[in-house]
Amino acid sequence: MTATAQAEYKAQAGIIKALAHPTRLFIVDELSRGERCVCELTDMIGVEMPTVSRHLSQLKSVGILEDEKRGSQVFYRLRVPCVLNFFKCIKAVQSNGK
Amino acid sequence: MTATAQAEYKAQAGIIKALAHPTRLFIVDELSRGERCVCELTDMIGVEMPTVSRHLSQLKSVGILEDEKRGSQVFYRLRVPCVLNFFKCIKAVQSNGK
DNA sequence: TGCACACTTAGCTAATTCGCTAAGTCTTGC
DNA sequence: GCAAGACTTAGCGAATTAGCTAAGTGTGCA
Repeated sequence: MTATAQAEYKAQAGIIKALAHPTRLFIVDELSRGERCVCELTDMIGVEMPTVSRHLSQLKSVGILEDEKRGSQVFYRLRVPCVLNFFKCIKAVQSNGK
Repeated sequence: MTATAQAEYKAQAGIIKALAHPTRLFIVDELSRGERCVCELTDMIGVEMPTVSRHLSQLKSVGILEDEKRGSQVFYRLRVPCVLNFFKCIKAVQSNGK
């Protein structure tokens, strides 16, 4: 494996790592049904707002989400919907493979 | 989020987490071109065989890979090819989103 | 039988991650 | 302007992860 290939896999892994957490998967799933503000997501998930905010910023920093501030609230939405395809493949892994 | 939904997201995250590492992504990519034994993969990747073996067993334990012992060698192959679609979506995230 | 090879398991340390609380920024309404 | 609300940033301890080396298991060949 060359150094550049290594760097490429590392960048790709960074994006996947952003998805590799139950709360962040929930967020992506929920945002597939439309934008949500941080407070709405915080209500749905059982953790403190700072924790939710950091999960959101992780997903945003790799380019999966985008945010928009309106008034005192910040709304997040999916920037790259194809990540939703992951759920289908995960189901295939969980069943018998395909 | 209900307790069962939470458990479901956790199980899904476990599968994604197995992919969230540069070496394991390389392995999946390489196995898309056919089965390989542990020693072949070890030669390609720049780490010790025990480390490669553990990466492989992680991917196997979540159901992404399967292995077959032939003689003194162990060959691994992709059990769920749809994980290869992840690479396409990652590229979309890296470019401008889609 | 015994040795070499292919691989896995175990045990260790260093580094990363996740949750929390506390504190800071910014907007809105009084 | 000030207080309250929405959010982010920072700093902490607990838990997980990734690499290594050493040791264990199993196969094949002399």
